Amino acid sequence: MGTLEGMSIDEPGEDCGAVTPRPLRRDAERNRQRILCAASEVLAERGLDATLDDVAHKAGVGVGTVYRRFPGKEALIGALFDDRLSSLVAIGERALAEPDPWTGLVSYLEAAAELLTADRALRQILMFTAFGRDQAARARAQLQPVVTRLVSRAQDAGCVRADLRATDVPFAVFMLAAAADYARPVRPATWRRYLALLLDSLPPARSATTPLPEPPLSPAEMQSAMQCGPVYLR
Amino acid sequence: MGTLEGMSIDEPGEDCGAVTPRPLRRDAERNRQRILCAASEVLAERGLDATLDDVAHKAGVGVGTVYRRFPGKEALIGALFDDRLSSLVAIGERALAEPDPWTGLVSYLEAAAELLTADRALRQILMFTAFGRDQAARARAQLQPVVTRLVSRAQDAGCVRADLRATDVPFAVFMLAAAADYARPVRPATWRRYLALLLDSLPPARSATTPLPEPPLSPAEMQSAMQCGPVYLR
Amino acid sequence: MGTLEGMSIDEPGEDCGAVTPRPLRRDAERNRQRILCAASEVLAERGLDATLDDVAHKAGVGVGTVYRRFPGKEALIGALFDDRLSSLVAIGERALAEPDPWTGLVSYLEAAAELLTADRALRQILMFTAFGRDQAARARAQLQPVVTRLVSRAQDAGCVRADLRATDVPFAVFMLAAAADYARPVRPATWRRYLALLLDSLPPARSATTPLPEPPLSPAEMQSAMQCGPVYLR
Amino acid sequence: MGTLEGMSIDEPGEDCGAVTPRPLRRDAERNRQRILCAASEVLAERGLDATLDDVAHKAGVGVGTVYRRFPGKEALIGALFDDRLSSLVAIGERALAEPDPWTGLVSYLEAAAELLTADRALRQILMFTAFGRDQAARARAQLQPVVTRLVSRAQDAGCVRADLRATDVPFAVFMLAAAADYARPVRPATWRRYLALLLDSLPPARSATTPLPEPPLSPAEMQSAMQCGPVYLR
DNA sequence: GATGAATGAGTATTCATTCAT
DNA sequence: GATGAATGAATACTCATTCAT
Repeated sequence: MGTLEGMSIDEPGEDCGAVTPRPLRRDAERNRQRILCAASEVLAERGLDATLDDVAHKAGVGVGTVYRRFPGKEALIGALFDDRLSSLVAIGERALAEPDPWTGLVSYLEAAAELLTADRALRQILMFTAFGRDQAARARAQLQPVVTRLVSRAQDAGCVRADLRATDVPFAVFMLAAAADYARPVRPATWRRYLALLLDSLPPARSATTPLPEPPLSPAEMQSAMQCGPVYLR
Repeated sequence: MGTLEGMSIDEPGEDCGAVTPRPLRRDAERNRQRILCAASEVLAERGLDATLDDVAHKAGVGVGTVYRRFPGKEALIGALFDDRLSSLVAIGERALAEPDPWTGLVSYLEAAAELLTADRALRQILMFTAFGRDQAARARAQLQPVVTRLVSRAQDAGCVRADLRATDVPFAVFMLAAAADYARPVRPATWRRYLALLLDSLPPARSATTPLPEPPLSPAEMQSAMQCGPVYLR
Repeated sequence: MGTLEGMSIDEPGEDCGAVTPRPLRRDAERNRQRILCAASEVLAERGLDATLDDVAHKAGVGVGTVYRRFPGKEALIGALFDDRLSSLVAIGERALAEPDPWTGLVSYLEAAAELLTADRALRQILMFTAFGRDQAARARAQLQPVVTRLVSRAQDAGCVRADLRATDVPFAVFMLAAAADYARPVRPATWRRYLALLLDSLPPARSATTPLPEPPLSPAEMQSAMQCGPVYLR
Repeated sequence: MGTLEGMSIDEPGEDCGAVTPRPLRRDAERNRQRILCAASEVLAERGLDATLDDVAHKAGVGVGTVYRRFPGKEALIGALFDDRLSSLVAIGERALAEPDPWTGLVSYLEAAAELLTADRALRQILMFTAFGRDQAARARAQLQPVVTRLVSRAQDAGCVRADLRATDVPFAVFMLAAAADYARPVRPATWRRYLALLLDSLPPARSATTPLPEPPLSPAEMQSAMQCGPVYLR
C-alpha cells in the first residue's frame, strides 16, 4: 500500500517541524505503519466489522500493540480517515492548479472517485462511519474551500450549471463510490461510465452527448456482482 | 405493509396442492406475517445489526418461533429481500403501464429510489449483502425484462440516449440510495436532487436544464450528516 | 447453601402476590438459584475478582445464562447483597423481639457478625462495594430503624452508654468481620473474642471515664459512605 | 517519605561488602527510591489495582526500570510493606520509650492505626494480601517482641486486663483500619471513635465481668493467617 | 406449535511482564 | 542501565442459534 508508506514519516533531517509531541521510535513508527496498512487491507476485505485481532494478525503484531498506538478501534479507523483526507485535499489542490476550470473540476471528481474506488475501507469510512465532532469538522474545514473554489470557478467560466453547489460534489463522489463498490469485483472501471453520465448533466446547456466510455455489465456479470459483492451481513 | 398482508393463504384442507411443500396452519402463517412485518420495521430503523430478539419482541412472539419460520437471520432478511423485490417488480409493471415512455422510466427510478430510501436495511441488503445464488437469480429473472423494456421503449421513442443499458438502471438506483443513506438523517428528500441531475444526463440531446428541485445541504447540515449519519461501525 | 435455597421462590399456590412481573419458569428459577449459590461460593473463595465464567462453570451453566438472569456482574453481586440484607433485617427483628434490651443488642451483634463471618463474599460486599444509590438506600431504610430501636432501647434500660449511636453498630459489625476475615483460615471463631472485648466497652460505667472523641457518622453520612466507599468491584 | 530517603546507600567503591549482593550505582539507587516513593503515592490513592505504568510514570522512569529494580508488582508492594513495617517497628519502639505503660500502648495503637488510615494500599496489604513466607516471618520477628513487651508491661502495671495477648494488638489495628476504610471518604477521623471504644474495654476491671471467650491467636497462628489470608493482589 | 431459557464462540479492551533499541 | 515498545492471556459482555418445557 504505497500511499501509506510515503506518508507522515518525518525524514531524519526534517525533525524541526516540532508540532508532533515526540517522534515515535523507528520500530514503533514502522509498526504503526504496518498496522495502518493491515487495517486498510483487512477492513477493505471484511468491512468495518473486521476485528482488531485480525488487523493485528495481518500486521504481524500483537493486539496490545494496536492498542498502544491507537486508543481503540474507532481511533484506528479515524486515523485511516485522516490519512485519506489528506490525500483528498492534495487532489483538490492539484485540481485547482489546473488552468482550465472544467478540466479542474472533472479531474477532481475523477481522482477523488479513483481514490475511493481503490480502497473499500475508505469508501465505508467516508460514507458510513460517524466520526467525532472534531474529525468531521476538520474534514469539512480542509475540503470545503477547495471544492467550493473548484465549483464556482467552473460556474464563472460558464461551463457548469448555476444551481450546482459545493456540497453536491462529495455526493457525486459517494454515488460513484457506491457504483464502484458494487461493480468492482466484476469490472473495476465501471464507475467511469457513471462519471461520464454525471458529467453530461453538468454543463449549463448540454450540446453533444459524450459516448459512454465503458460497456455496461452483462446480465451474467451483474449476477456475479450480487453474489461476491461486499458482505456486511454477519 | 400491504404487500405482505395480501399474500395468498392456502386453506388448511387443501394441502394436496402441488409445489408448495405444505400450507402453513392459519396461526403459523399469521405469525410468519407478524415476523416479517416486525423485521421490516426493526431492520428499517436499526439496519442489519438489529437482533432477532428485537424482531421477535416487536412481533410479539418468541425467538424460537422466528427460527421455526425462518432457518436463520440471513434467511429472514432474504425473505424481506424477496418481498421488496416483488414491490420493485410491481413498480416496474406500473411504470410499463405508463403510456409515455419517458414518464415511465422516470417514475420507475423515482419509485424504486423512494422504496430504498425508506428502509435502511433494504439499502444495506441491496448494496452490500451477498445473497445466495438463487435469490440473485430470481431477482434478475424478475426485474431485468421489465427494466429492459422500460429502457428500450424510451430509446425507441427517442427520449433516452442510445448507449444506456438496462443494467445502468440498478446502478442509478444504488447511487441514489447511497446519496439517500448519507443525507437522510438531515434532509431525507435530498436524493431527489440527484435524481434530477441524473435525469438531465439521459436525453439524447438535452434541450433545457431542469432546475434542481431540492436545495443542497448547507455546510452545517453537511457536517451534521457526517456526525449522525449511518453508523456501520459497531 | 441453605439460606439461598429457601428464599424468594414463590410457592406454587401463592402467586397472588402479583408484585413480581412474572414468575420464572421452573428451570429458569432453578438455574437462578444455582447461579446465586455458585456466585456465593466462588466469590467467597476467590473474592470479588472472580470471573463470571468461574461462576457459570461452578453453577454448571453457560455464561450466557448468567447474563440472561442478571444484567451484569455488579447486578449479580447486588442480588447477593439483597438476599443477605433480608437476612440481616430478619436478625434485627428477632433481636427486637428479645425481651431483655441488652440481650437483644448483643444477640444482634452476634448474629450479624456470624452471618458476615460465614460468608466472605458478603463481608466484601457489605464492607467494600459501592452500590447503586437505590440499593444503599434500601439497605439503610430497612436496617436503620431496627438498629436504632435496639440501641435506644438498651440505653433507656440503662445498660448501654449514652453516647453510642445506631451508626456505630454497623461499624462494630464491619470491624468484627475484618477480624474474621483475617483469622478465619486459622481459627474461625476468633472474632468472638473481639466481640466480647467490644461488648465490654458498651456499659454506661465507661462513658463517664472516656467520652468518645469523634461524633458518630450520621445516618446520612453512613449512606454516603456506602455509596462512595472503597470500590473493589471492578 | 522520610523513611525511604534515609536508607543507607553504599558508596560505589566499597562493593566488597559482605552480605548485600552488590551496592547499587548511585543513579540506580536514586531510581529505586523514586519508584518506591511513586508507588507509595499511587498505591495510597488508588490501592493495589494501580498499574505499574502509573507508578513508573509518577516516578518519571520507564516501566522497564521498575522491573529492573523489582522482580514484579508483588515484589514492589512487598518492598513497600517492608518499609511500612519498619515504620511500625519504629512506632513500637517509640511507644516502648514512653515511660507510662498505658500511654505507651495507646500511642502505639493510635500511631499504627493512623499509619494504616493514611494509605489505602497499606490497608489492603496488611489486611488482605498473602505474602511470601519470608516477609511474614520478618514482620513477625520484628514486631512481635515489641508489641508483646508493650502489652505485658501494661499488664504488669495493672492497667490492662490479664487476658489480653500480643496478637490481639494487630487485630485491633486491622479492625480500626476496616472502620477507617469505610468512613474515610465521609469523615476521615471516625476511626478514633472506635479506638476510644476499644480502649474502654482494656482496663482489668472489665475482664472481671466478661472473660474473653476465645483464646487469642498464637504468634504462629498469626503468621499462618498472614500467609494464607485473603489475597486481593492480582 | 410456541416459547423463551440456555449456549458459547466471539469482541473490544486492559495490564503485568518481556525484550529490542 | 534505562527505556518504552511489544506481547497475549484474561475479562466482561453480546447474540445467533439450539433445545427443553
